[in-house]
Amino acid sequence: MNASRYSKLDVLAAAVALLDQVGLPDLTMRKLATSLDVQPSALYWHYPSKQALLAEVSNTIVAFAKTPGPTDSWQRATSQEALSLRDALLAFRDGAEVVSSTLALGLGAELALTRLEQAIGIEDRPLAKAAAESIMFLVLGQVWHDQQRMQANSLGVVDNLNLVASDNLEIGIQLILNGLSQKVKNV
Amino acid sequence: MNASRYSKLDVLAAAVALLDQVGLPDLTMRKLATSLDVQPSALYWHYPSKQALLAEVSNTIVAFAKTPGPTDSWQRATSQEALSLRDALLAFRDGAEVVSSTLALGLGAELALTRLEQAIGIEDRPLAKAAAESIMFLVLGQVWHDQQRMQANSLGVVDNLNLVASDNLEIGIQLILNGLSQKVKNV
DNA sequence: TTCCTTCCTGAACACTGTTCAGGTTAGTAT
DNA sequence: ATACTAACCTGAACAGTGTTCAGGAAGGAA
Repeated sequence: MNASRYSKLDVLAAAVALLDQVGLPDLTMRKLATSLDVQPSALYWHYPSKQALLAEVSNTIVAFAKTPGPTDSWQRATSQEALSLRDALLAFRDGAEVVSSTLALGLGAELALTRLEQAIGIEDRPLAKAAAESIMFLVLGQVWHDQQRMQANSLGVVDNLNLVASDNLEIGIQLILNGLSQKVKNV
Repeated sequence: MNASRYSKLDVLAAAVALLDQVGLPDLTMRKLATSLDVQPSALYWHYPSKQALLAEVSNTIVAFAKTPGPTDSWQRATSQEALSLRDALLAFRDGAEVVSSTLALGLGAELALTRLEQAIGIEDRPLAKAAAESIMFLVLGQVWHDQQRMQANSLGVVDNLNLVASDNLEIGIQLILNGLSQKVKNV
């Protein structure tokens, strides 16, 4: 489809596009190469490994989260930050799994953590960090669960009910924020 | 090492043992077959796929969590249930990742969820379910993170500090429980 | 002895990520 | 215009993966 040569960013963009088309399990180096009309080995000039590429895909997804506007309380700010992260994950096929795995490897996605941590306006910073981590895991787990369920449904594996499970995320966030507020008062 | 034939449970036990020796990325059907002195195809008489096998490994891990004794409050009971799940995950190499992936696929590990849900002694059952799910994701995420960091460290990838990050789990659990208690009072 | 269930062999299929020696293209400096 | 150099790619291979399938051997029951 293209006769010119590619840059690192071109490969990244192609990877993101292919992810949306085929999903993470079918995002192979060979298919990515084919989509660029290039030999698989060519990709290894741009990235040292598939994991390194996925780490940048993960960063792309996280960076997609829009920064919320000003709010009247840090609780609302944190909540909106978390929901904005959720929207970013949902905007990409298998987004939660991509970000989860690279976060587990310690390769990226720290942007999301720091944004959550900074939104939490309490003086006990270690506590804020622990809470940010908790919210992060909560969002990732819930969206991962949802996205996997979406794929299972689209493949014909039937799922009778509980379609509104996504509300559970907002409940969980609220619980943590309530717990935080209470802890701050009691000190 | 053995001249006799194997049952489904033998294969499962061998898989759990091999997981502890080599970790999840190196837990291949061929290595598992070799550890039983058997051809890889023999495994497919016992299990239809590797994922089906891993689902039972996941169930084994979750079932390893010891049930806590009686406590004076449902908050303590829930907290101990969560920490007992954490201990079970930590008792197996890559335990959190195994359970996470099979839970995402909806194949198993529901035992852990129901135990958490039942420990939460409030009348609003949907809220209890949402809280149980949140705690589940929290435990899985935190332990996954820890175990990946352990492996990275053992492989020589240096990690300067933050070794006491595991306390963050207990903090997160406390936040959710506090949030729950507060919500129940306000209704 | 016949029969049937249980468990396994051996070989293959269609993939996967990754490496490497060598080639082509483009831009820059002389 | 020529020489050089960096950027980018080819083609082929390596070692490994999950999975399938026709057929064979072991053990108990009729």
